[in-house]
Amino acid sequence: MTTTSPQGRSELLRPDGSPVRVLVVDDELSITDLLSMALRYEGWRIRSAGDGQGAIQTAREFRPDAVVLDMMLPDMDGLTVLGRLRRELPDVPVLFLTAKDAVEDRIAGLTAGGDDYVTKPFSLEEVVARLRGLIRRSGAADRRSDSVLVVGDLTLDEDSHEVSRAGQGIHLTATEFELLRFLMRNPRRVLSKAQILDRVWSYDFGGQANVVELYISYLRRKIDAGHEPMIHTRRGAGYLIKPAAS
Amino acid sequence: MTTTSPQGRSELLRPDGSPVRVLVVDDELSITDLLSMALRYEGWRIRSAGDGQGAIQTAREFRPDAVVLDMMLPDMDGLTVLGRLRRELPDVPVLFLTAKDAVEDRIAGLTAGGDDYVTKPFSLEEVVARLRGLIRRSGAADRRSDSVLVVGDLTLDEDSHEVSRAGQGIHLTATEFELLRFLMRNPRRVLSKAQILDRVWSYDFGGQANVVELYISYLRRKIDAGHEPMIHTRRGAGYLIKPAAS
DNA sequence: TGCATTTCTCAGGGAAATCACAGATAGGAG
DNA sequence: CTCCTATCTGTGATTTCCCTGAGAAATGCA
Repeated sequence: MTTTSPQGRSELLRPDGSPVRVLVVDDELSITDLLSMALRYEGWRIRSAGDGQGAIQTAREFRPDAVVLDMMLPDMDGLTVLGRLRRELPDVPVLFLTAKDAVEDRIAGLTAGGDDYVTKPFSLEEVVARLRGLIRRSGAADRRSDSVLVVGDLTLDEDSHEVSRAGQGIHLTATEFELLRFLMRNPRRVLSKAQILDRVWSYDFGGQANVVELYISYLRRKIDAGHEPMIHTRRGAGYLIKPAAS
Repeated sequence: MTTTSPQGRSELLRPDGSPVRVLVVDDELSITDLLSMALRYEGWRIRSAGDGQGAIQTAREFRPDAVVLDMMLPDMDGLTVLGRLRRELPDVPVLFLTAKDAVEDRIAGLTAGGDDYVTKPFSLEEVVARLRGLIRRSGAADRRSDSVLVVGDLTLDEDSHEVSRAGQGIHLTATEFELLRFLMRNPRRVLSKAQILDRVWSYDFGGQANVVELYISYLRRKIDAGHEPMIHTRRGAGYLIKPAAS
């Protein structure tokens, strides 16, 4: 089920109304911390584990609705962990974390059962979006929840990656798409450049902070051109998106 | 009965609305795991067994609507298992898994009764498609569910393997056909190259990921040539198919 | 066996996306 | 009004991703 909180954020809930539970497994503490924080912010209940052994144990008693699993663990192979997890929780969807250069290697079969993966270094938006997709499709959350974000006459479909304003289709690049998704998931809320950088760009991004300005500029050309602007600058604070009407 | 979920995936259900039940029998754990995962994603209820003995027992109490049966089991011959299965469940359709070099005659005789087979290594699309066909024809699912996929003016018949666009017949090779089927079973949804590789190519495929690009290229020549394109690239995300109109 | 078809690898070319840099522009304080 | 600073955006370098031709290898079929 999808509810809308007073702040306008929509939360994914389980059919009985309780929060979604997610288990995060990674041996790097900085990663589990980063992910736990971001996923808690989504309103989800989070547990984390640093190795395969702990993952199995925690899964057994925590019974998560989804698992984020690093394929590179100190004590056992990712596939072994996966196998044991499946024995405990046959239907739980798994989001794999994998090194970029390992993709060719043995991702084979990983996405076959409806699972998914992201490569390190990832952006938090990407992880959150894919987790939401997995949970939605697994049926742990209400299936009727859909994948379309709407703000005013602007719509963004997370499945088809289609964006349109006033019925007019708009082509966005991957980064533009993620930025707009982040804005639209937080309508009427000012997002600082630092927040945007942290969510939309990879955690190891080392570039100039003004990429955010640049991409806001790109978005405006595509979204706001010829319309009442929806993307607004709050000088010294950040950016926000809101319906043109108000 | 065939229902269409909000995401556009169609599910095969039994006449009373309950999910279809499938029993998977194979002694290799990696195979039962892979199949269980993929078939659960189809919305079916899955049980698995690792030998003939377990297969019979599970069949007795699970009463599946279809069985996936490896012909090479540790404890007894495939034909023996089949015989005992038939005693328990006279009408259940069986999908045989067999090594490529297995005696064709023997299998040919078996499939005369409406059963079917695939050779190892198989692709998941193939297994799913054949199972759907068996279940549909057995009457466990509503018979009115048909086997023709339609997206815009493009049609694909899963039974006859005929494909046509705007009434014009198109010849596709086996791989092209499976790729197009996978796309058409997920219209308007972006499918990553990894997903495509995992579903359409055999589970032991160890080659370059750019076969997907290559086959997309082949498909475009045959499907989109001289028409408004239906196959679209989402750079950095994957591919999707949708009606030309929108 | 020999031919035709299909599948796949490899590599070059090209287009698109990302980003740094820097000059232009606009908001706001005084 | 002027200056300072934050923000915007044009240009182009670099990288990444995708497409496709050519041919090798595998497969199927007569």
